[in-house]
Amino acid sequence: MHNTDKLKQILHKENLRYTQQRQEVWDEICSTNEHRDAEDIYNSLRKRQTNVSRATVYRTIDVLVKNNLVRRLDLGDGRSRFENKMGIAHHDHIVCLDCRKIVEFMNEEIEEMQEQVAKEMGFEIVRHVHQLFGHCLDEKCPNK
Amino acid sequence: MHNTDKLKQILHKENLRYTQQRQEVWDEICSTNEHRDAEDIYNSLRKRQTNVSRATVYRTIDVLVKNNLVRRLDLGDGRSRFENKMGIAHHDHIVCLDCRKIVEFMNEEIEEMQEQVAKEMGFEIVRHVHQLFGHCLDEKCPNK
DNA sequence: ACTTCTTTGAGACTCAATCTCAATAAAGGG
DNA sequence: CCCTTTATTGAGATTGAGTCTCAAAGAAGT
Repeated sequence: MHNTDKLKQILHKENLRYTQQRQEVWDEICSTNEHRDAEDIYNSLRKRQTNVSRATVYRTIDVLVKNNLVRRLDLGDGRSRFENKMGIAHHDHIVCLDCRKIVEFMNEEIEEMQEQVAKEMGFEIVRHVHQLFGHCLDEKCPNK
Repeated sequence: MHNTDKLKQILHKENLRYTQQRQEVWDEICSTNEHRDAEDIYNSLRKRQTNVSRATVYRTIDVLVKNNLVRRLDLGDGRSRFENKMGIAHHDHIVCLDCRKIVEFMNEEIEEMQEQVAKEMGFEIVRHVHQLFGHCLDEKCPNK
């Protein structure tokens, strides 16, 4: 499904109106696979002469997150990062403490163990956060 | 090692002075195994006539966290929680989205898989965050 | 085109956490 | 014990991400 159609679909479902600003925010988020915060997205929009207010950027992201088009990432530094989630397989993240590089990983066994643990503890998991923080062994990374 | 001695030890190591306020904050954190935020700790101190300022509570917690006496927990709701870590084995957390109950878990296999994943991706892990969010099956919990 | 109801933008506001700086208190020496 | 040096404390100001307000603008149906 095309980006625009998907957006229209969820806005309709939520009884919200299709607007130019919402489309712009969604386009901007779809334009890369980086993990950007709201301010980054706001600035990228301004840079290409597309003036959408900060408030609208935040409000639109909330709708997109709620409807699973976008994933909110909390790396513990006080700002939420966002990534396009359309057609993207589930994954978790490893973050380099030196160069702030973010790498994605996915391990089926861990996912299963996790379910197993929850079951043992009497929980039904809705979502999880699994992040590894450390030092990457990349040559170009500082502290090498 | 007694709480007071341990505190004196790390303060000495960090070239910081041993003060009544720092002792009070550390005592307060040691007094329960709950997962409290800075404001809770501040209020508990006031309730027992121990006036330590908010700034000092935050500053002291930072020292304790840095020296592994206390663990900072970020559950994604904008406030850090803290738990006494002295002599406490490593564990991660499951949070009930209904009653906000926090339960601890530890699974050696997941810990190992995690290391394995990091190795494959070319990282040396320093720390990790692993949190499960869902619904507990407790009778007393709302939404049952 | 008209009406209704939602959305937008600018800036005020919130809230956890940090910073500022004058007053206070450790720690070590004499 | 007092003195000096240097760190710490507290009150309140500040920061910064995110949310809220409300008048003006815009979508969608008729």
